[in-house]
Amino acid sequence: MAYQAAFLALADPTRRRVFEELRRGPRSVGKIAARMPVSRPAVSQHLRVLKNAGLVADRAEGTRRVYCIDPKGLAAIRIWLDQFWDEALSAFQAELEKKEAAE
Amino acid sequence: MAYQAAFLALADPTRRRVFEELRRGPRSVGKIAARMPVSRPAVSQHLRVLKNAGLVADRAEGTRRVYCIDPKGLAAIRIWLDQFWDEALSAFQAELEKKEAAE
DNA sequence: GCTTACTGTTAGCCATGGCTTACCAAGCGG
DNA sequence: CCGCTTGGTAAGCCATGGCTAACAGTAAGC
Repeated sequence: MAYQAAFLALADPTRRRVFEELRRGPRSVGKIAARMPVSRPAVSQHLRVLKNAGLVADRAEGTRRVYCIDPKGLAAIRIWLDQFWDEALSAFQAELEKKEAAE
Repeated sequence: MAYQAAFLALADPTRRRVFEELRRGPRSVGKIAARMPVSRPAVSQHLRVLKNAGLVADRAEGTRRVYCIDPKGLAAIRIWLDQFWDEALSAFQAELEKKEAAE
């Protein structure tokens, strides 16, 4: 059920960009916001959504908070995806043949 | 770049339910809408978004249109996901140790 | 202690988008 | 032909959510 929040979180382009920024390594909120076209509070809100979705984790470091990618959320999407992958591939081939046979 | 549309399409619960309905096999629009709490035009709009995202494909069958899952969109997400998977796993372990060391 | 740096939170504005209702187009059967 | 079925489309309504600006809180340095 967790993929619900993960998909919702990654749907927004800005929020996904925040997430992808963390791919280059753990960063503080300010560092991330400096590379983004939106304000720092906006980044903070995005990080909260990402955290609730299990996509990022945070760690206090003095007055700064360092965020990093949490595999938990990614795993949820991956599991959901695998449910479709194999059977979708084979079923799609069958459909292609039906479609071409109808032309 | 295609995962953009795929994530956006799968973020909506109703639309994802439409998509998951197709997991049980190809169906017509009416068949899908009958199992959903929303109207048929709504389902039609959802299918259009899913189609633009490369998540479903359609085939004309008389006056009916039969939709099925298209692996193309799923593949886009999978590729994006794999970019993060391995490195996120190892990087997260390192972060966990840092976090525990700080406590 | 006081200032400074860094971050989370709130209120409010505004654009996006999902839903319904109504309408229109296209095959099929009598 | 004509009515019935099936499905895509347009207009409009309304809720959701992303953004900014202003505020509050906490830790570090002097």
